[in-house]
Amino acid sequence: MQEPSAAVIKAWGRLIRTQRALVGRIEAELKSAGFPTLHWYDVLLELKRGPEGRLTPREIEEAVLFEQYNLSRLLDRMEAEGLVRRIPYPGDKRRQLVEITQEGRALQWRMWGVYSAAINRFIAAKLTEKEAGQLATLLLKLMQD
Amino acid sequence: MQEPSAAVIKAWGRLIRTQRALVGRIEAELKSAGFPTLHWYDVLLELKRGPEGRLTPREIEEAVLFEQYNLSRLLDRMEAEGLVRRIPYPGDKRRQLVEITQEGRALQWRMWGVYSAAINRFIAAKLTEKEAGQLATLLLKLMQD
DNA sequence: CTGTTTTTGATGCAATTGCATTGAAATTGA
DNA sequence: TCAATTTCAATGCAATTGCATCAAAAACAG
Repeated sequence: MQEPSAAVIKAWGRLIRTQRALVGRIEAELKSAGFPTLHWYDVLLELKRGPEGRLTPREIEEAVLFEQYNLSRLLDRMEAEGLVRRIPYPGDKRRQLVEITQEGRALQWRMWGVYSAAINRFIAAKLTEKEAGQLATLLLKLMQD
Repeated sequence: MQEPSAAVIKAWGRLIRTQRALVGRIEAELKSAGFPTLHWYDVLLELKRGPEGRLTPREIEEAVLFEQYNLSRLLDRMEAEGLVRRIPYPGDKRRQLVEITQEGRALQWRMWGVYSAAINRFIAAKLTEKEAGQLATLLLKLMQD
């Protein structure tokens, strides 16, 4: 079995470290503005994008790549805060639809104010448009399959 | 305040998702081989690279970007498993040196067998050498400051 | 059909992480 | 010098995550 090349190892190491550093910085901003974590934001955003603000837990899971049991409990907490609502899935009693509430939409919007500023500061300021495009392309290749 | 560009938002989203997907896949391999998580590996590797296999907790923290209190307890667990050993730091009683043991080195080595295969499969197979280099360069820019 | 398998979501319990704070030792600065 | 500040690591307690499993409903196979 062949060792991965130095270039690959370096890229992987940087991917891990960069993500940790950036998530740390961004979440610090959100937290100091009194907001919940990016996980909450991710769910709210996916729901907002979904048809009528609704998705099944499985769909959310696939979009945000959380574990099923973690999402289940995250939704419990979000529902308790009035950000989402679970409603029956027509024609399949196993499933459910999670629907974002007005409060949920409002929170997503307020968080975006802080989040987008952080993205500007920590990401946009470090890359040209072209570089951002290249980065997205390279990362897409890594995701494949 | 200006919204981040679509290219930047896309790159950031992919960075998060790609990292989650890859860490998930790689940790699944480690786990199914009976090994601990990448956090353990990261600490072992940093220590192994350090002078005489020793670093202070602060140095580890800076290298791997863990929270101080998490590292403190991770070291507890690793010490309990005989993978590292805490020894006094000469000339400063606040600090300590964490030293990797033979067992720790052996575990790092065995994990590398599985880890490197996973890196090959999930990363090296998806990028050319040139692309890996580009990715590393772009990520470095994001880390700056 | 009807028994088996798969899919979906929840949950008990253990392990880990996050938050806030502490205590001890070193460093700083008047 | 010595009081105030900073650095370093640990820890009590709450929140979250991971693991294993479950129950219910749907899909499948003979």
